[in-house]
Amino acid sequence: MIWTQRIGCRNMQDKYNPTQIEQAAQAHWNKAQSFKAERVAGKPKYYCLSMFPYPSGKLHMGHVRNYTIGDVLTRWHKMRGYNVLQPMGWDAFGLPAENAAIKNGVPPAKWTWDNIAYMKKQLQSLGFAIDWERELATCSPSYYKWNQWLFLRMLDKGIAYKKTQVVNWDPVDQTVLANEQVIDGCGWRTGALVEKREIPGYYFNITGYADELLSALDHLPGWPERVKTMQANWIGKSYGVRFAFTHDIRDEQGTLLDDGKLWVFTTRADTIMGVTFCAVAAEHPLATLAARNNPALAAFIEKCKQGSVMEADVATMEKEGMPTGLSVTHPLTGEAVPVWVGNYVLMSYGEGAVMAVPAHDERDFGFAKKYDLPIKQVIDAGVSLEFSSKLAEESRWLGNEKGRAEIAEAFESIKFSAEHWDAWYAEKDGVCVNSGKYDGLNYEQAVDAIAADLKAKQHGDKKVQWRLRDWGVSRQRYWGCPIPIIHCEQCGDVPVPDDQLPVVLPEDCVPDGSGNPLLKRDDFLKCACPKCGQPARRETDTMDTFVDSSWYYARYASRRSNDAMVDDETNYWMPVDQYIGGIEHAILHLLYSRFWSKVMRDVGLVSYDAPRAEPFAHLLTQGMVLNHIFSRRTDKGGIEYYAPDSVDMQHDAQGRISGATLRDDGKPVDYQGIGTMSKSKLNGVDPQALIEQYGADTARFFMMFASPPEQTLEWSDAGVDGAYRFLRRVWAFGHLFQTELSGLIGKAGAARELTSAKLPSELAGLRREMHLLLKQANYDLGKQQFNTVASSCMKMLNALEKAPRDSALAAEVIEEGLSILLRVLSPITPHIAHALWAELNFGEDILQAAWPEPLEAALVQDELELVLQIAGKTRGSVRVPASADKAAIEQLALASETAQRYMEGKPAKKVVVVPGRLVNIVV
RNA sequence: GCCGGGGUGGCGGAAUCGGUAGACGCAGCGGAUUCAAAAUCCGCCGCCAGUGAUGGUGUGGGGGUUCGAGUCCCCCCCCCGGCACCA
Repeated sequence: MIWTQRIGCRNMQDKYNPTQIEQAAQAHWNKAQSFKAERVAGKPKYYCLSMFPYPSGKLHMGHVRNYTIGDVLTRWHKMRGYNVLQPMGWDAFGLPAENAAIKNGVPPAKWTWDNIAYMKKQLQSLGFAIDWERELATCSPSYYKWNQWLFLRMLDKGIAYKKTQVVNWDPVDQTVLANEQVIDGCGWRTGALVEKREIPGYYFNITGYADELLSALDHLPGWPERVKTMQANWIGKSYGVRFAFTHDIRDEQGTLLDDGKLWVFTTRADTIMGVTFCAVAAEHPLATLAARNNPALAAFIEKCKQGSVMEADVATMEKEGMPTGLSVTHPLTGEAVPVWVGNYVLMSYGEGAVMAVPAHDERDFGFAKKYDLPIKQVIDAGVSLEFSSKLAEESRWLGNEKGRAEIAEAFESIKFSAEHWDAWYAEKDGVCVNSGKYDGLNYEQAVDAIAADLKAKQHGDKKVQWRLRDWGVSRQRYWGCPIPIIHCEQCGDVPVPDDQLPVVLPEDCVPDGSGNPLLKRDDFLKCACPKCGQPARRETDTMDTFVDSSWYYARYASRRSNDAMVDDETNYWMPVDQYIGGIEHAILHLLYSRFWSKVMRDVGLVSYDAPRAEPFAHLLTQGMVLNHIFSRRTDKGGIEYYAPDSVDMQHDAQGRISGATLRDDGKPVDYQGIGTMSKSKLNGVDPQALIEQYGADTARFFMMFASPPEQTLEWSDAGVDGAYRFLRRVWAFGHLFQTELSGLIGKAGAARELTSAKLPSELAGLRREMHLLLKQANYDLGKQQFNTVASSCMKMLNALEKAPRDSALAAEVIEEGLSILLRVLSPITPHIAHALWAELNFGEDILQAAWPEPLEAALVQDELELVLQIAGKTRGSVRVPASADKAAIEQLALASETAQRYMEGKPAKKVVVVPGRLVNIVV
């Protein structure tokens, strides 16, 4: 029996008072330890994780949305019998704390801990079903100790290593950036132009895991396709051949450059016989050499280096180049091949040089046309896919002259031409021509043969090329996890022994913007070498904060492990069943976490999801929260923004926004449309004000109702009012039920069983509607489409409010319906559901109630209403007995008044009957 | 340029297998209640024509498949997100 019976009734307030009921519900959950997660046998586990926040000061709407989604899933699973874990913590290291310190003179530690305390209160006031006993902050030594510990294991295994490399230096933040932190040549955080610097630092060999990180994507059906695509593109695996053109190019001292080899990488080795020139990047040594005595070339190279790196520009950029005057020797033909500098060749990918085959590469083609270089066709894709499809398209014209002419024309249009470029020239399904001994070979055969020949001459071989680079983790910052290394003049770089971990970061430093304050802290800096005992110096670089967030999910899962990074409980909870966060982490954080999880596996720490050790089974990327943007041009030509609640909007007759004025001065402001809530545009809405005015349930309901989780969400004050209005009506209906209806129901505690058979049709209809809505809500929950779950709840209330209230039977049907509504509502608005469930005596705690499932008996009906279409147009409906078969339905439909009217005496050509749906009479 | 995701009323958004397009909400309009207002309740609400019954039309545009298309196929336009000039 899933239908909870009420036992008696208490007196309840007639007004919805969110503050009061929310505090009471939260107090109840605290006292009952409702969300404490323990290992439980015999129940499936459900680990629901939302990306932890950076403690920036206060919660923003994006957090509220993110955590409400997670909470709905958590509570829904809990009520369905899962053993759930929903933890929360703080991504607490990072630059904003240092910036705040520079500004206010407060130590980053104090600033961070104060923010955590405040934001924790905010989170608690939203009523999330979080197991707070598992809370962690990445800036606490008990957490980052294990960053250091695993770093040392990685050092042991060669996964972490030190090297000096040209790095991306952010001149504003005074720190090194990873390749992926450089966006369009600028720092991802500061937007400052990134410089190149040579600095020693520690790297993680993520490229050693590239293959696994790529192939395991195929085993993540619970991830959005686009995130997997983004990761695959980022890893960027390509198969090809790396080979060298030989040369005898020497510098002024007569030294042979690069051992006389110009290396290139190509995925189209089958076109090697079509090479008519080589192109090198502006930064390539050959280019540098050639430019020494060639001012024009030097100028061109300089121009290339400064050229735009914006993708949009780059993709449409004119291919430009300049000859170096140098030439190299083709390894197979022995021909001299001129070397050009090309602005479309990137030093950072492959060898920084390419073989150019203008006939079969669009960029090379454009380049060759522009500079009048030879174009040599070496692939014949004559009967290609392109051709077959054109032939198929045109084949119906075969047999007449026009048709033949069209086919001839089609054929002509796909013939290789040195005059214009066609995309299919680059197809791989042709065969080699004009290629000597390789003539007639297809792509694979040609690549194999050519690679073998190059290998025999020791001029090259097949190679897999990756775009992914190793992960540089050293940061010249204070507020981060210290890298556990000691520099000794005698012994070099010595790892800190395990028993001296953690290397604790002093918490009383106040950065002043002049570099890392640790450099001035002798108590931190000075130490004894663990090997020889002589005075030594501690490493002052700290780790990239992406390290902190790469394994917090595993730490939550092993709450009690003080003497290990994680314990066996991690294998119970992991992998995370549902991970929820912003799309902005699609590449970096998620890739690093996947890498880290595999490293933890290889160190023997974890064994979940063997053999792949993927940390996140399902991923939901929630959309951003948007709001209107208003601005004015200032006298100086800048832009000043105004908060949406400080302007009045005007609407035209159609209801569209036609203008807006600032309330302060009544003068117009520019409406900039809708965009992400941001501090700079002043269009953020403070969750705190919202909670104080309407309560957490209203905030949560609006967030869920306004749009599906993956889509953007447009803020709407009126929408919030609507959510509040709905909850007031829910409360009012609960009150009405208690005062007017509960008394009608038979004596307290008596077992009541509703069967559709004995219900009058109106009540049977209501009951059926409630169960149908429940069925819909359950289906939508499964799709994680919470906006329609919320509307189902609204429809349920609408139905209940319209129901007759004049009999014990009616009261019982309403009672059942209300019990369904409260339970479906409870994951979204847990406080009001909790309060009404207890007030109306459905039970002590709605969290303990079983999730409702629709009853088949309530869904059956005697008569169905089918849509009636005549000649494909909907003309009305026809009522038929539920038991009627197709033939009977057809008879009833044809005999119906509507059909008679619209058929106008014409005979039915055909009758389509879709049982349970419609009848279409074709005339 | 390439790869994703989209385009449905005044707005946010529904429509599960191809089966009554516009659920639910917001805004708007009309009414009830009220001394009045707020709150609440009732009704209307895609567009065009019509007093109305009703008819026509309608899911970015154009074709197609089908008894029937927002949904499937082809072509085109526009918007959003991502990116790799990746050899």
